Amino acid sequence: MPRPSNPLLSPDRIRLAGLEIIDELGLEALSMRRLADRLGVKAASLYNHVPGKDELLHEIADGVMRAVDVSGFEQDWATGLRTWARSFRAALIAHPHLVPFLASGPARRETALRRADAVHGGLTSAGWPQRYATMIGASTKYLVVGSAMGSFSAGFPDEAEVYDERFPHLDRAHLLREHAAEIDADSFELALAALVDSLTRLHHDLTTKPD
Amino acid sequence: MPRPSNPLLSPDRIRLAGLEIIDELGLEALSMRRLADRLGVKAASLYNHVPGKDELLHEIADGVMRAVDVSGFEQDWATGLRTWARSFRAALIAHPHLVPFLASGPARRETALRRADAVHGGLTSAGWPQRYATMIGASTKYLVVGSAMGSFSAGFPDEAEVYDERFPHLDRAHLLREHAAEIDADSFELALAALVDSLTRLHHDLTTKPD
DNA sequence: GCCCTGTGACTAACGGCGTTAGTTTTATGG
DNA sequence: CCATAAAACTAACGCCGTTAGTCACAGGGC
Repeated sequence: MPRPSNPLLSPDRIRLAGLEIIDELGLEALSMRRLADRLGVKAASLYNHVPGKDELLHEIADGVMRAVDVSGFEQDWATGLRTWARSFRAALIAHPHLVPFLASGPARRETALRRADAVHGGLTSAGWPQRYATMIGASTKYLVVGSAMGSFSAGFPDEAEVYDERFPHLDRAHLLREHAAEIDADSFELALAALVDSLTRLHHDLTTKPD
Repeated sequence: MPRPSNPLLSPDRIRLAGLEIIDELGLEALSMRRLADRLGVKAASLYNHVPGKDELLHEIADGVMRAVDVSGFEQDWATGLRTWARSFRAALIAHPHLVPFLASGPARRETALRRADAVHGGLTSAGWPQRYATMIGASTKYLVVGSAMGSFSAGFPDEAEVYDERFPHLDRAHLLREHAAEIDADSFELALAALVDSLTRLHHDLTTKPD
C-alpha cells in the first residue's frame, strides 16, 4: 500500500497516538511498532514524519507543557508562583507516566523554555535578585516534580501483610493508595504554602532593609 | 567453560557491577548482556544468581537506600527531618541515574520500608497526628526527589545561542550547568528551611492550643 | 575411590526493540 | 505529460530480556 491518496499519518496524529499509549500503557510501552500498529501502519512509515523516537518524545512533552500557566506573574510574584506551580503540577499529573521524562528539564523544548523565561522574568521584575529568582524557580520545581513523580502514597504497596509486625508505624500504610490523590494534593499545598510564606518574609526584608 | 572451580559470579558482585554501569553509563545502559560482559561472562549465566533485571534493580536500589540516616529522630522531630532529608538527598545524588527508579517509592524494598517506618514513627511520637506525619513525610520527599532529579538532568542546555534573542530573561541560563551542584544545594536548603520553619509554627499551635 | 546430584558456566533461540535501505506507487508541480 | 517528491511498504541489522537445554566440575554419601 504505497503512497495512499489521503495520507494516513501526520506528525500531529503520531504525537497524539503516542501520548495515548503513554497514558494508557506507560512510558516503556511506547514503541515505534506499537505506535504504528495503533495507527494502522508499519513502523518504518513513521520515519517519514518524525525523525526518531527521542525527538517524538520531546515533541509530546512540549505539547503537555503548553498547559502550564505563567500568566499570574502579571499580577504579583506570589500569585505567579502559585499559579505556575499548581498548573505545572496539574499538567504533570494529567500524564503521570511522562513525568520522569518531563522532569529532566526544559532541554531545548520551545514551550518549556518559554515558561522558564516567563517565570524568571516575573521574579526579577518583582525585585528578586537573579540568584534568588533562580533558587525560587528551582525550589518550586522540586516540589512540583517531586509531588508528581513520587505520588508518595502510591509508592507503598496496598497489601496490609507487607507491614504486619515488621513495620509497626506503617500499620495504616496499606490504606495510603486509596487516598493517594488527596494526600498528595494536600502535602503539595502544605509545602507550597510554607515556601511562599517564607519567601514573602524574605522579600520584605530584601526590599525594605537595604539602602 | 562450564562450572568453574571458583564461581565467577555472586549476587553481590552482580549488584556492584550493575550499579557501576548505571553510575558510569546511565540507567538505560544497564543491560544483562553488558553486565555479563563486564563480569567476563555470558548473559544467561546471570540468571543462576539473580531472578531477573527488575529484581536486580530493586536490590541495587535497596542497597543505595542504606545510606539514608533516620537516627536524628531520636533527638527531636525537626532534627530528624533535616537529617533524613539531607542524607536521603545525598544518597540520591551519589547515584543520579538511579533517581527516576528510586523515586517511585519504597515498593517492597526492605530498607526503604524500614526508613519510612522510622520517619513516620519519629513524627508521631513527637506529637504529630497521623495525617500530618504522612503529609510531612510526603512534602519532604517531594523536595528531596525533586532536587535530585533536577540536578541529574542539569535541565538547561549550556550553549548561549539557545537563549539569544528568544528568551531574554534566560540570558544567563547557559551558565547554570557550571554551578548546578551549588544552586541545587542552596535551593534545596532554602525550601527545607521554609518547610521546617512553617512546620515548627504549626507544631507549636497543635501542641499548645487544643484541649 | 566412585557415583550422583546440583551448581554454574555455556550455546542457541524466541520475540520485541529502534532504525536504515531500498522498493513501489501515487500525488503534485512545471 | 512527465519528472520528482511523498508516503506507504518489505527486509534486514544489531541490540534487548529471557528461556531451554547442554556440559563439566564440586562435594557428599556409600
